[in-house]
Amino acid sequence: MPKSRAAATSRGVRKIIRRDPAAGDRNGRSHPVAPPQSTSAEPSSLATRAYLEIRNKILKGDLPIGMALSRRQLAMELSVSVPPVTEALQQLESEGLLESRPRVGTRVRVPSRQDVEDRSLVREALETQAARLFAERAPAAEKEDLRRRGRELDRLYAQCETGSVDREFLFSVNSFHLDFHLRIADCARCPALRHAIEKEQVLIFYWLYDTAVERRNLSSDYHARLADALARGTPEAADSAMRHHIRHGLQEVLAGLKHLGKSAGAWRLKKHERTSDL
Amino acid sequence: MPKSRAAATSRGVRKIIRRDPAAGDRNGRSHPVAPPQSTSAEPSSLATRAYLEIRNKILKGDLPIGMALSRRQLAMELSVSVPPVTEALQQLESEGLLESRPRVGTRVRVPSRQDVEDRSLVREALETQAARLFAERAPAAEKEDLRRRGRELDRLYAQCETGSVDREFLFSVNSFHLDFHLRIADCARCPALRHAIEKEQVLIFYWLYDTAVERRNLSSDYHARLADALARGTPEAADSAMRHHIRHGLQEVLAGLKHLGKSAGAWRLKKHERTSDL
DNA sequence: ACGCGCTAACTGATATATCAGAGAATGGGA
DNA sequence: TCCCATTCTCTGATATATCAGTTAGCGCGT
Repeated sequence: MPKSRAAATSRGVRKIIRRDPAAGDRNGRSHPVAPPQSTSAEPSSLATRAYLEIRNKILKGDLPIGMALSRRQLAMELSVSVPPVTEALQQLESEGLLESRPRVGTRVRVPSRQDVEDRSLVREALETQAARLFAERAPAAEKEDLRRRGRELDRLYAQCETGSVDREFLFSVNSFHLDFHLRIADCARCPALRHAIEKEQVLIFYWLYDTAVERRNLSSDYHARLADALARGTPEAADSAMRHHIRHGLQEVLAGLKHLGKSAGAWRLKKHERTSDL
Repeated sequence: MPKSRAAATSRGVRKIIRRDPAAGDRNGRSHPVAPPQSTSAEPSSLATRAYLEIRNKILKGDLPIGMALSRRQLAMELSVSVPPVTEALQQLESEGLLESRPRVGTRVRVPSRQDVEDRSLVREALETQAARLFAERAPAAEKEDLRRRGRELDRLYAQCETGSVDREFLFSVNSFHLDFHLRIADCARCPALRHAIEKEQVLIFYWLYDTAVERRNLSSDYHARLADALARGTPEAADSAMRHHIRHGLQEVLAGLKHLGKSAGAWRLKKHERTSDL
């Protein structure tokens, strides 16, 4: 197992292990470093895997909002080395899920009110454009499909309010919600727009919905009406409907965010609360 | 010089050079790698410097459109090691200026017609939002300042058409153009939106303007009229004016892109490259 | 007792070394 | 002459080691 070496990160045993250059180095290959990797999914580099795993942990709430992260610790947990973790954290930071200070550390981003309002405006920009294109380009079948998804989504939210607050179920509803909005961008036939919506800013809102906003008082046809407007209206009408939808969502997030305490200090963890669970 | 080892990447001379740990290594410091660096700007890590330098090379046209890049070569030219260059290239790729394939290489992105259209739609989304916020939030003094900048910009473009096609001058005009648009986002008081406009997609257009579009047949008040609409109109009017402005710019870029020959092969020297249209 | 400065440990940042795959050049065979 | 396989050298990807800075913890002086 290659991990046996990586596990020995203790400082005292800094002995320099070097192969003798004159040893039986005929045609090299004395590094049995990474033979396993039977995942065999071709687009999954180690960095990509690390990125997805860490992102899921954040979205699921396993890593709470002010949580400090360590590249080395994450590398050990994910059974990879530091560089892939570094790349993953950089990407997550560029997406706004993490924040870091040069020589201090990296932690799950604690958003300020200004952050949330700004990002909502970016989301408004991107999703109103998607709404325009959807109204303009999507064929009738896809429009009808979106309306069906909207009704299904409202049904799921209503189910959430009846009391079954299962954590896993909430996560799945949230994923369905995210899919609903991404579906609009998909049908807009603009991959760059879809990518921007998924990656840059909007992800945070669905994360905040799940993390900060607890109760939702949505009308029973909240998303169905949006879908109707997108499916039947002009591009301008779709833009307007999406704009109102997002501004309403912003108010909800801001209201839920007030409850978030000021427990956001601590870039580095105290000596005792190390090796926390995750 | 530690670079002497990096230069000798030949396979036969795989001699392992190791410092003797017991040698006169009192208090270490045998790495005279990057001592100069008199820039002294504190937020400039090596990766950031590399990012800025490479980006400028691309924007200035020093690295033409299909140009293949090598991490090691860039590291040598910039007098840094490979990891900072890697980080810089990843960021530039995420911004769309570069493209890479897993084990083949990295090169300056050659945009397809579909790419350009998609990105223009993203740009439209972000900048129309900035226009709305500008009309809504910017104080009168800033609005007047923008109108002045618009007139100045038109003057510079007119000067470009008189024949003085100095490369450096074109670059400066382009920078002024970029500043003009970023100024709108600044006055919109939304840092996230400003950041998105600067980083994600829009940069490419100003790059294409300089690289692909040679002649500009702009009316003499092209940007002045845009500034007037933003300064005096309602948010909706500002949105509309910006939308038309950007769509016109897209047509220009597409027209200029047609002249770009199929000289965009060769990751290293390859033949099967799609670039089906444009 | 309280505040200030010192020490140690942990962090990210950077450098270096090694690995594995992809492509082009080249040489041999049909 | 042309095609195919071998080889060689390039690339990015990953791993490991070392550097430099920040901060928490703690002792000492006032």
